[in-house]
Amino acid sequence: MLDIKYIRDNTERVKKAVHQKNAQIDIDRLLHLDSEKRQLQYDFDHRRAHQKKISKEIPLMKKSGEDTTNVLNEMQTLAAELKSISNNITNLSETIEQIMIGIPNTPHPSVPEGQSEQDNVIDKDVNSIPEDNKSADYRKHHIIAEQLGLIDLIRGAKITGSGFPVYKGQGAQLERALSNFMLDFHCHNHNYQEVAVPFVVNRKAMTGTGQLPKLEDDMYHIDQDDLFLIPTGEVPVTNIFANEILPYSVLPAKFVTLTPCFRREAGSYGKDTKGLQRIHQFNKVELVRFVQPADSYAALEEMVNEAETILDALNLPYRRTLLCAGDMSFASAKTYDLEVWAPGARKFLEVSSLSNFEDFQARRASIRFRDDKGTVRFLHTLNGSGLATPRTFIAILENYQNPDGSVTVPQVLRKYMDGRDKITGI
RNA sequence: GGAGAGUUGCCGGAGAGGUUGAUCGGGGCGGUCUCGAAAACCGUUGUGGGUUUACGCCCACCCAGGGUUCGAAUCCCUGACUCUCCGCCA
Repeated sequence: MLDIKYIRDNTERVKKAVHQKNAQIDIDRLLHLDSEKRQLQYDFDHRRAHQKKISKEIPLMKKSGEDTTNVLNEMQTLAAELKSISNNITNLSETIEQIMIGIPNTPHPSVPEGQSEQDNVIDKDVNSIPEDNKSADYRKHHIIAEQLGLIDLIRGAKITGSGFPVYKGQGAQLERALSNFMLDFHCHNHNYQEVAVPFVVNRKAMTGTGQLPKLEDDMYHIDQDDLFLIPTGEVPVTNIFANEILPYSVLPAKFVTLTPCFRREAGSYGKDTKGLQRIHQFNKVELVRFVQPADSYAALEEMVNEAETILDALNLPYRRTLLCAGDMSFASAKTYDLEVWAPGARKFLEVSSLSNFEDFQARRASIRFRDDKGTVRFLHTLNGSGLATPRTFIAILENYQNPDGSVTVPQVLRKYMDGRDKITGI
């Protein structure tokens, strides 16, 4: 959510941002409703002040034996008027609120302009793809996984539907090793506190982080309770502090969590359907930070590095892109993506997306803090994957595959796999 | 699932229709005292909106949303959450 005052004072900039993020919002109408509401509020406040004053005099009048019939009649009228005004205000507020929660965040000035993925800027190439890695001999992950019996897509589909994989044996072990490795890594090396959170959240939480109202169709919904399966750990973790004013001393707060993520992927049927590339349920380690406004951009760079060190530790080739305005999520002010190289698929796969939301989520979820002067302010929130497991899993299978059909286990994962150095199947 | 109790400011806890934004205690902050500290004493201590150059003034908020009333933290209805007991399941 943006500050309505900010919208009043920076109307053109907001309109531009709305346009950049491909949203359809009538800002002029919003401003009109807002001024209408303030006028009504002003009117209400004055009449209400009068009502309170007289109401206090009434008992005194009664005590001194005065006739209060006329006053009471007048007050009755006034009460009715107040009620009507306040109803109008409530209606207007609801309309305004509805428009407000549909306005996307404004991109940071350092974010490149652009409409889509094509306009993202590649700003770092790491472990650039080795020549031999480009060879056509590399097999795709689902071939490897099938041969070694690591995943079972058919049976997953039988249980639930397509896009719900079953991991088996050493595959399940590798998946769990990855999760545990990443979780431990961020806790030990980057000072995050691990949290385990609900995987089902309410509408309020979803709105707080900005998934709602825009992405309702992309989420699994439990009608009976009006609850949603989380599409990312960001939602429950960011909402941990909803409606709170945090003391200065708790910032920066840094949390890491491992959660499953549920995504309907509406509208992307037929895209990346082979294997684990695009699935409806997957595990992801998520980093979340709550920081003072002045620190948020430094924090974003730090988090990107933290996510990168996972890829470095796994010794996988990857690149970093800076998303253009049009490709960023609704709530983000600036986003970096990390993409790992998959030599079998012969393309880069997104394994992490790291964003600074500035005070956009904090406003929606009302997360504030007391600054060093004691003033209550909205804080800044950030989050990023560190990392999503399926595509990391893919990258490991494809990059670490051996001619004999086995897959070497990356050094750092071995202690999580009973010391095993090779995946050889059942 | 059944029965009951509760939700007030940073915390504890009053308050039961009329200057109550809220008694009191604790904590925090500032001060007096002290070489310093403790104790004691004095003062202060919410959030949001509107208005003002400013001091200030006005409005809203006592879990949330409705209702009754000239007037509600206080009465009524609905919902959420917490706790206790019973049942059921892990």
